[in-house]
Amino acid sequence: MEISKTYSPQDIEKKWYRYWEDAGYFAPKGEGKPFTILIPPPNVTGILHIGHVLNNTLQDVVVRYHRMKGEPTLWLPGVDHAGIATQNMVEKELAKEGTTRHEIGREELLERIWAWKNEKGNIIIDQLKLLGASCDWNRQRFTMDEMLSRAVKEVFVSLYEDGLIYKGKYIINWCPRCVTALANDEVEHADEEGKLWYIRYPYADKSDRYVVIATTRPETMLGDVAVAVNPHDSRYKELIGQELILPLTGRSIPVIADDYVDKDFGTGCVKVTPAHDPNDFEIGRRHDLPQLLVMDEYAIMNEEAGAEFAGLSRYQCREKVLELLQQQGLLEKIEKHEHAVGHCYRCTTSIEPYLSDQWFVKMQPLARRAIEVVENGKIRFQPARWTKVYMHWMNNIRDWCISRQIWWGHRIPAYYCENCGQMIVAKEAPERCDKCDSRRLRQDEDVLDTWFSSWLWPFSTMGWPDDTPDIKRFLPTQVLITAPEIIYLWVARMIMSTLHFKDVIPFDTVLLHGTVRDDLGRKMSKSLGNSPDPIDIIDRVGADALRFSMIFNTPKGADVIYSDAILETGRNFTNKIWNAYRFIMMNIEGIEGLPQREELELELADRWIYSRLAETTLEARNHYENLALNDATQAIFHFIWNDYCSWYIELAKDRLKEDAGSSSRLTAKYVLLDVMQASMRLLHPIMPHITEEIWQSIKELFPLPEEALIVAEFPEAKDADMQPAIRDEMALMQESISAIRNLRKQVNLPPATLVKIVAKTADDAQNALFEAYQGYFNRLARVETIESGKDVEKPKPAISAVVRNIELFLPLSGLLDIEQERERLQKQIDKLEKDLTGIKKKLDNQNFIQNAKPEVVAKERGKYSEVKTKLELIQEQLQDLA
RNA sequence: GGGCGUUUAGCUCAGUUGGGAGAGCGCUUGCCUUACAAGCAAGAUGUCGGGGGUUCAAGUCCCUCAACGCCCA
Repeated sequence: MEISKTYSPQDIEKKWYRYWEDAGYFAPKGEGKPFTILIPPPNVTGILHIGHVLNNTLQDVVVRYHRMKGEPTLWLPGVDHAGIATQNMVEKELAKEGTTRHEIGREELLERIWAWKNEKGNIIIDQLKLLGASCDWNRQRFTMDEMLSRAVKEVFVSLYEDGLIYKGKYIINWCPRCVTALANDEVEHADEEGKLWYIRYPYADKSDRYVVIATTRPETMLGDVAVAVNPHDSRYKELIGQELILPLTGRSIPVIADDYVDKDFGTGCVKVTPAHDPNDFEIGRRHDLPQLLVMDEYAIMNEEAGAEFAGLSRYQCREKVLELLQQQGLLEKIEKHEHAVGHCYRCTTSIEPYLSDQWFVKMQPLARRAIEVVENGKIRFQPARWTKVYMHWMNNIRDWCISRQIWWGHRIPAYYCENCGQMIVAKEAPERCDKCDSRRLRQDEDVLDTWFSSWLWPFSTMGWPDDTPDIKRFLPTQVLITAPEIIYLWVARMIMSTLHFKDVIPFDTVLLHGTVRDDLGRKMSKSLGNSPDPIDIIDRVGADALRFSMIFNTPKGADVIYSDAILETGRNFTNKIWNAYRFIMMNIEGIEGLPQREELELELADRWIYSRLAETTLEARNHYENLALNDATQAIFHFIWNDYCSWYIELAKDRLKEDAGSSSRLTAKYVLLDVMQASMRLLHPIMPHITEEIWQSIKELFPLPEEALIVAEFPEAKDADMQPAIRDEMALMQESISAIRNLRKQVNLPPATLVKIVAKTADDAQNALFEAYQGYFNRLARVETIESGKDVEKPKPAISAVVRNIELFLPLSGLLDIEQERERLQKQIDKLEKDLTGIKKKLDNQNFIQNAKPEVVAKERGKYSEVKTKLELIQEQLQDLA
């Protein structure tokens, strides 16, 4: 068989993905308690970015692990219609064609978006497949599917009937470019260098007196309905109740007192503009002030602003207002002022607080149980610190503005009678007004916030409101894996909705992972242009290498610093595995008269590698269970690379050369194959493709009961395989071999030169071990003969080393640089003496002897004699040099 | 303004009940040893951010200061 020297993942990854998908392995199989993960649905507009890679790799690893444990496993996939984002995208296309959504109208825009969705909406799904994601694609959902739309309407009507949805006037965050309301969470705040203008408002009594107010937004003064001061501000006591003249408008406005006013801000006098500032809105409510709207939805000044301002943008208006105030001598001074300004999370336009009719969900009644289930541990966050973040938000929850003034989304199921104004909320469009019987009904123009469909994800995807078999079987799900940014937007709301409508928790564990950042610590984002294209990476190194590298570098919940450099670890590892496999295939055509494992004649290396395999299996299992995926990765990586490749394979080489049919040869072949196939099981969740390829190939030589690795059993560690005594014997061999290699290096012996070694051992067991496994020294340290014994004569001249209580000598026939050797030994002596002093100090301390745990004291004593022995032996060697 | 997180080898980061400082990459030296140079072998490298405290014992617990980052208002 011809196997290439370097691993090329492209064909292999595609081949096995197709195989799994065609064979239906992604669907839940079997009986028992299922394991379910809900995908955080990516935007239908999306293309895969590095953050998706992290999120979906973590999910796939967990899903594959549980599938291998034999649980009926479901990873339920889907995409989100992403209201504003998607509409924006299509609107951009319209702009290129020189038209707008208002010109083509609602119907046509929706047709365009659906066409766009059908054409490009599956891109991200296809990309997830390239990553190896083992979702059950037959269950793929879309938030605007018939099934999910039905759930949305059902929920809206139900909440409305329960009084949990209401319509109200409210000051909301408004994006004048997207022409829509934004939820608080959709507004991004950034500190900006602005100005504070001090403006004089004259008294209405025609005296020359005036008060000075400070504002960051002079254009909104046109909507002022009052000036407010703090009631405890002694400077303005007599001002309260007075009337002022609002400059540029001539309107008369009152001075009121309100605790909200900060005495130290500006002059302590503030203008009150209820229709254009959220705090002023609250003040206005408390004082029953009118709400004077002076801008339209595009942030263009309207007639109420006055004829000379109408039609100006908010920025043009500001210029004009300032200019006129200046002319009239009413602008007292200007100061620099840094303040936070809100921006639209989509288009970064400055948001405008805006008064309008909106729909709201009352959140407090829903939050109560969602708090309980986290308090009593039914739902756990990992890492646990996110619990506090969740609780803080839930305990201060505000009503949720769910209406959006766009067209793409679930339209609000509210209808208005054109005749009598009656409002009807219903799942199906009513034919007649239930009050006046008119047929002239008009549906609410607004659509629902995108999150209003995704907060129903745990049950809407399973067919709710019908009581489907899937709901019975898979709800509640187990683990939700997502980013902490959407704890409020999504996670908390799913907990509330699922408790409210299904009376169960949606999942029991929430794993929050970090953000992917670049090497400067900046979040990877399209706008910064610092995000690599994952598909390009997959083309270069393969999905397995990418997955491995991400997880290897991602401790639970921590941010990942990504740079292309981390990919090397994964790529090199795939290549390492590939070559180990290649070596096996080059040497093993098959196993003649395949023995049972019990019949094998296992030698030290065999027993040792099985023992290490068992330890690694146990570790991997624990780490997978605890979602400590990077720990699992590290353990398996270390086992395959260091234990299996560097030691076991190297030691097996000589045995493979032995006569065909010899017991040692047969055993080595068996163990090579067996440990390899078991390693592939451990690694499969992380690197699914290469492991399947190798495992399937081994299956042709070696009996394996399952038909595919993806559904093969995840190994369990057997206690009997973990043999500390064997480990210790092998460790002594390894330490000795390394010491000899080190000696060789000291005198720069070429690799081809064979050496004779003399070992002065301390007991017979050591002699027996060295005797029995001379071959190990020969293969791994190029040792021709090793003469060992308790009373061997120390050769001279020689360089030497100490392993535990054994002295190793490499005799030198030629010249020995005595000075250099003396220096080397002295360095070791210095180090050991320092160690010994430290240990002695501890043991001489009565407090330590009395207070420390007995096993710690015993350990310290053992260490003392060990170090002391070694020290004495090296000192002896130093003397012998002279 | 409030909350959270981070600070360990040149870089990116592990380090779970306090008890001999680790990985990957990088670096030095020697090797094309027929599985792998994307490799092998041998090495060097840390006042565990500063200060204080608890303890026989602190990277690990407590207090404090500093720098950086994130979230919320």
